[in-house]
Amino acid sequence: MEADNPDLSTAFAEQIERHRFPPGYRKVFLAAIEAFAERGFHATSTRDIAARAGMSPAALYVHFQSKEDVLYRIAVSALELTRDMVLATTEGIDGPTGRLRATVRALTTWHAVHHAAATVVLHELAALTPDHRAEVLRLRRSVDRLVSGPIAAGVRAGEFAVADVGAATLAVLSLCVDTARWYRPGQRRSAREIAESHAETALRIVGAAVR
Amino acid sequence: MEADNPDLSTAFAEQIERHRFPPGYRKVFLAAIEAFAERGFHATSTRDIAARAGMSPAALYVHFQSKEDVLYRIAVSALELTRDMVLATTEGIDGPTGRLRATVRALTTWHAVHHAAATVVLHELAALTPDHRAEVLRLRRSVDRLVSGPIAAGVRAGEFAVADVGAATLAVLSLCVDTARWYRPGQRRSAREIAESHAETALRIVGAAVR
DNA sequence: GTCTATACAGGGATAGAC
DNA sequence: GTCTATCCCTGTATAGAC
Repeated sequence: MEADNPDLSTAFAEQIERHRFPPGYRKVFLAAIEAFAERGFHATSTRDIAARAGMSPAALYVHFQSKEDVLYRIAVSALELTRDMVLATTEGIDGPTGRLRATVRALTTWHAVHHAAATVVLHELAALTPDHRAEVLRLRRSVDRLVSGPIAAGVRAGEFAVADVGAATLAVLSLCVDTARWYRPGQRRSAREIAESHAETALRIVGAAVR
Repeated sequence: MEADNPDLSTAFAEQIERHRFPPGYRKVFLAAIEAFAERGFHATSTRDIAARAGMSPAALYVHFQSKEDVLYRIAVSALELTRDMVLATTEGIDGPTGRLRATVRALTTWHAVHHAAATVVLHELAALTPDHRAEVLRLRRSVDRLVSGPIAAGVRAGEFAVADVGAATLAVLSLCVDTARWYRPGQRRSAREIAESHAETALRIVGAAVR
């Protein structure tokens, strides 16, 4: 979870602290995120998670009901943090152009820095129980609305030239979330540079008048 | 694998026929793609694949060395078909704008119609042996070049306004491939409509002068 | 070339001591 | 609350008949 943006790279850990997880809990969380992202939920054994967290397999079951429960709690925490982080970052910014730019910047940075957690949220949810999956997908839609909101506002204000708000939202979201698929630390561009580039690209996608 | 574009929906099956796979082979292929995409490689058992293909688990091993071999051959076939399909579709089209439009249209349609196969190629490659993975990633880069080529040509010709060709390529590719994550048949827009929309969005991303 | 039956390994979850 | 030991199921792959 190391990264080139200290503020965001530590945010997930802070969120975990804030929820006052018991000792030993946090390292299980981080170990499982790494393992699920690298190898997938089903390829990851409870022994893998326990070993990475420096404990015995049985100790996991003191804090978690099952392996699925680990995935579920990771997904909920990650999405709640994503939502809260975007809300905090865009607070006080007026105007659709500024809000969209800030939102895309924040979402892209998050998906780069926390690409492991993002991969889990984007591609490992099939392993959840139906109830848990429905809840997590509701959370994911609340993140989607953070993008569709500014786009719709920009269309209403005449700042954006968009024929289909839903289509534009999906396009901008694809840009942000696919970052988690290809970004790795140490590549040509830093997470910050990519976020800046994505923000300008998003404004092109929505046909922003003012640049 | 049913879809709203008959030409592309049957293309993968035709490719398989063209390679003259033995009888029984093709249905294993299609069964495994569905299962890997729905549940992931590791969550899919050889019993699952065999059942979906209407045969015994042991019969799989007549045609495939291992479960990893099934994944490997699926990935190679799918990527070769993607590449050949784009090349065939854009053949004879002159000018970067027209070529990029046709390429994005073809790639988007493919990732919508064959979203199961695309998901496997995009997110299940970690289960491959290192040699197989390297070979498949080479194939994937050859598909990437089908996008970067027209963008670079458009910049040289003065048709596109792009500061960083690599960044623009990644953005356009994100648009195309992420379709496989969210598109499902029967949604509001057809694969054809999404492809058309993505083609125009791609031209916005590269700042195409002529529209 | 397909079947049934099975060898063998690995993993989820629990028991019970400390 | 953590450990070691273990139950028991599932899954890959193979053996051998037809």
